[in-house]
Order: sequence, then structure tokens, then C-alpha cells
Amino acid sequence: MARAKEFDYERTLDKAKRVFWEKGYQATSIQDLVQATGVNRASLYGTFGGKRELFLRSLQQFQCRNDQFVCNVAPGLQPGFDKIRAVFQNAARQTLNDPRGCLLINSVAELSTHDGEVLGLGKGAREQVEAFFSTCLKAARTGGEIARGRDLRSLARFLTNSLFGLRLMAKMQPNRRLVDDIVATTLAALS
Amino acid sequence: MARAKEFDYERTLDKAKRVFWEKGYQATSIQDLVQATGVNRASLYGTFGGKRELFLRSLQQFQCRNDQFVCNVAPGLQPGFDKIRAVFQNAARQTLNDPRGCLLINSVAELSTHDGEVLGLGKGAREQVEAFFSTCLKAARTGGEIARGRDLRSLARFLTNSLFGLRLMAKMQPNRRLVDDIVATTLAALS
DNA sequence: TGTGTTCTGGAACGAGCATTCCAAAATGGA
DNA sequence: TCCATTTTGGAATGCTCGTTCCAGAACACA
Repeated sequence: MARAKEFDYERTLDKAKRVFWEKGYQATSIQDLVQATGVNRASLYGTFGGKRELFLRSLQQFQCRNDQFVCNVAPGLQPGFDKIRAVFQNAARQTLNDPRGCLLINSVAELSTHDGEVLGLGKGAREQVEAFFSTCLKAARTGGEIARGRDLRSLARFLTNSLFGLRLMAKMQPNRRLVDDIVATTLAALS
Repeated sequence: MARAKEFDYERTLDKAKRVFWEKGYQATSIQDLVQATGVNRASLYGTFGGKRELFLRSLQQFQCRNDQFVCNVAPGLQPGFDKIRAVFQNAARQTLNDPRGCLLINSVAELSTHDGEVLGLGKGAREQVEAFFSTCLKAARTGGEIARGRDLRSLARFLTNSLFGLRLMAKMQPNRRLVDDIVATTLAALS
């Protein structure tokens, strides 16, 4: 056996993630990451491979935690209209409080044209959110909250699109009334 | 008097814009711009000031042309529901055909956190689109296409959010059915 | 305590970056 | 034709980038 690492893997990833989130991928330098994580260059390279790999891992960590965050909002709530509303209210709060916006959306906008892995993570995230809304919508229809004639797949996609747009607003115009108007009108479109 | 410039200002800006659009701001080098525009380094600096200034000018050119594009879709059409639909159909077509997405949204996502000018351009663009939808919605209400009780400001903001989300989909998942579902459900929310 | 492996700190590397500079070429008016 | 002025091409600058390398420290196990 040999010497043990002096830093924690997930913790380091989390700190790196914050830098990428704050500055974007291209604008972040290895030096930034060394300073922010407190981990040496060589250890960073030895453990993660390089800047790109470290970024992709950060993005994966974000996706996992964010997905839990989106889908497990109000875990006491059963899937249904209330849960959809809770997710949107939560997103609205995030949008108003965090000017960094959504790391995944930022990354897709910056990199997905030339980076298939980032694109894949973006697609995956969108599909997960759509699936979550689909589940809620089915439950809502069963519970009589949504009319039988409506196309649930279209509705789920529509909600996903609005949610992503909302997250984009964090960087564009994080205004209370604006965000509330968007959320209210989006939810009203369901009934 | 003295020697005349060998290149056209707007044309050069347009070529530079394409590079920024394709690669993003940070990933674009001066060398890329020199090659793409065919204009010499010194001339580029002498005319535009530097990379950042050139980028901002490109963004402004994009905003002007794109705004004309968004608001003047189907110029024969009077403001109203049909015009809103035309704008969404046009955006859907762009989204499906151009994987670069929207330069303004990309730039906001990449830079607005640390660049007030980019942020300002983003805000301005959003407000212009909202104002455009407001005009259309008012006309639509007058024409009886939209119920009197509805809050037009909220609807305009909602439409703007959906439209921006749609443009984001160009980079995420430019899928025909997906985009059609989003557009159809968004428009259905008006009636 | 000795040994083999791994991690750590920091120097070093080559490449590429945005920007500046200058001599030469071009041009319109005197 | 000559001059004043501007553009042009390309070399040069200083800096920062991502990455590699290595000597020595730290540690688990025999």
C-alpha cells in the first residue's frame, strides 16, 4: 500500500463545479481550479485526468444532485398537479436567488455544438424532466385535475420547455413579477 | 486624404459574428477572426478596438437583424394570433435547421454573469420580444381571438419564455415532434 | 525499521493567446 | 509628381494556458 490522498473526491468535485458554474468552462483555468479546490495540479491531473474530464465529472455531479432536487421537491407530495406547481415554484426561487443560472443549461449553450458528451448530458436531463412531468400529469389526470382529452406527452414537453426557459431567465432578467407571471401562466395552461 | 479601407464594415462584422456564433466568445481566437474575415490583425484592431468590442458589435448586429426577423415575420400579416403563430413556426424552423441556436441566448448563458453589456443586450432583446407579443395580443383581443378576462402582460411574458426555451432546444434536442409539441401546446394556451 | 508505492509541491514546457508595433504600400488632394 | 495620411502585412511581445515531469515526502505493510 501507499500514501493516502489528502483530499476528498466528491468535495473537490463540488468545489470545481462551483468555479465552472461561476465562470463557464472556457473561462476557467487550471490555476483557478487549483486555488478553489486547494488540491495540487499533479493531484488534480492524477485523479481526474485533465480539465475536460474534471468538468464532465462536475457536470455529472450537478445533474445527479439537480435531478434529485427537481424531482424530489416536496417529497411528501404525491405526483400530481401540486407537485408540478411545487417544482415550478422551486425553480422560480432558484431563478431569483442564483444569478449563475443552471450549470447544465449554461454548459449546453456554451459547448454542446462541439461536445457530444455535454450534448448527451443535456438531452438526458431534458428527458428526465419530461418523464417526471409525464408521471405527474398521468396522476393528475387520474385524479381528475386534468381533462381526459389532453395529450399528456405534449403537455410534459411544454412544461419542460417552460421550466428550462425559466432557468434561462436567471441570467437574463431575474425579476420577481416576470418570473411569477411566467409560472402562473404556464400552470394555468394545464387546466 | 488617405488610403481607403479594403474591406466592408458590415460584411466583416457579419463574418466575425458567424465565428462567435459557431464557437462561442471565449473559444474564438483573434487568429480565427483574421482567417474568417480575411481582414488583417492591425485593421481589425484599428477598426473595432479589440476582441471584446468586435464581439459586442457582432452581437448588436445580430440583435438588430434577428429582431427584424422575429417581429417582421410575415410582414403582410397584421398583428394578432396568426402573427404570433407565424413567429413560433418560424422559430421552430430555425431551431430545427440551425444547431448553433440563438447567438444572443448563447452569449447570455456564457457571459452575462460577468458582463453587464451582454446582460443589457439580453434584457433588451427579451423586452422587445415581450413588447411585440403584447402588441399582437392586444390586437387579438380586440379581434375577439382572445378572451377579455386574460392578463395580456402575463401572456406576453409567457410566450416570450416559451420562445426562448424553444431557441434553447436548438442546441439541446432539435427534434421535429418535440418542437411541434411545444409550439402547439404553447399556442393552445392562448385560447 | 525497511521497502515499495503513491501522493505532493513546484518548476518547467511548448503552444497559443490578445495585443502592439513598425516599415512598406496605397491613395487622394495640392 | 509629391506629400500627408491611412491601411496593411507580419513580426514581435509578454503573458497565460493546459499539461508534464521529477525529486522528495508520506504512508501501509512486511
